Amino acid sequence: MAKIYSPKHITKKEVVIEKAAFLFKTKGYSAASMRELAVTLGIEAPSLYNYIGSKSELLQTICIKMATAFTVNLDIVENTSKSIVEKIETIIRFHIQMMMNNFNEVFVANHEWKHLKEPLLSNFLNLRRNYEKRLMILIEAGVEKKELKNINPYVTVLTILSAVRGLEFWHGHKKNVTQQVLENDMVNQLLNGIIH
Amino acid sequence: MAKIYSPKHITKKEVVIEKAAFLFKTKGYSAASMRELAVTLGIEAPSLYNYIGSKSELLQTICIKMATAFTVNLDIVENTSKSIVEKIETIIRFHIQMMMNNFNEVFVANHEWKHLKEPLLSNFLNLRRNYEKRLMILIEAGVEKKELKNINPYVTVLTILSAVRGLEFWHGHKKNVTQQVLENDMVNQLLNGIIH
DNA sequence: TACAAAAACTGATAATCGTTAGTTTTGTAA
DNA sequence: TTACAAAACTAACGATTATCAGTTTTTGTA
Repeated sequence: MAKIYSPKHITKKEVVIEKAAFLFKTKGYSAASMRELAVTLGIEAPSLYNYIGSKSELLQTICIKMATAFTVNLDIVENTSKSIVEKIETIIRFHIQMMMNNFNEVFVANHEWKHLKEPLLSNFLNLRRNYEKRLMILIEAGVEKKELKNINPYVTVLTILSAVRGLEFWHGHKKNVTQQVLENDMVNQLLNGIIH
Repeated sequence: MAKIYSPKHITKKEVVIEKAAFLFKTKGYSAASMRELAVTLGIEAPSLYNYIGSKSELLQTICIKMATAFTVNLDIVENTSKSIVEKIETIIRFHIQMMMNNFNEVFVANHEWKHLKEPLLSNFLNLRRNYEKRLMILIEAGVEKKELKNINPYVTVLTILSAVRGLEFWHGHKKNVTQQVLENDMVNQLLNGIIH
């Protein structure tokens, strides 16, 4: 009879979620079994249900948590008095840091959201769509203020988000480049291409 | 008792693979069932095994086919007398076109390869690693010939591949931009950032 | 028209899955 | 020490899965 190890300031439920994020990332949501998750926690599968409601609840928690984190950050950035370019830089850096510090959960939200059940699936997709739309509005404002070249907002947002998401691959090759170098290089490359 | 519809010049096995690629893309490999695949073909699940060996064989076929396609293209491009920049442009355009014309299979190879079984998993990952390495060598040659800025080959390859992969998202938003515009914009943005 | 091969079927099996129910153990506070 | 709640356990259920074995139907050709 093992017991879940948990630092004092972290709920045991949060420990379960963290381990679940790692497992979902590694094997994919569908291929990850509750029995396997239990093993990583040193308990039996049914014991999990002392902490959580269901497997799909785990996925929901992870996806909504990540979507909310990005949205909240955007709320904050929008309400600062920075220039458009500075705002975009801040957002890009936030994405990169989330990718570094919450890799498993970001990965799961990016790849496994399709296994969400309604109505949470629609909920999640709405959050994403709104987020992208607000980024596009930001780009458009930058173009109007002549801070940015006359670029297509949609393609620009697509490129930025794709490039940042590409850091997934970097995660396995940390040897080649340091995090700081990569972060600065990427910010520069993405911004220099669009600044007026 | 339905029968699989198949144009004359296409093997029925190929029809099965195409439908499987769509299903694997839509639901993910693990969540996609052979019974569901059979339904899209209008037959019963066990009848599938008249054409294929196993579910995992389907995934193997798709992944190796895509990896081979990209490798073969690189073989050809490397043996032309084009400039480095032209070679890179050709490769980028090939990626974009594959993304457009073989979306389901490219998507599956990009997202579901982790469900490959050994030794095919190692096989596939080796193909990918070698491909990326050869791209990096191309970039390095471009830097040496002063065709390209003094850029980090690893970061550059990462950015290019990530940006192209981002076309996944575009697939759902075709209305906003035409394919030609997107292809040209993306090629320009990716190349202008690195050309000397 | 007869026959062989191709392609479908029905039925079944063993494995695995998420989850429930009920029970026992552990930890804590009085 | 006692009592209660939290947290673990065992056993099992119903559903689903990939796939096999054996049979029937369809198809193409001689």
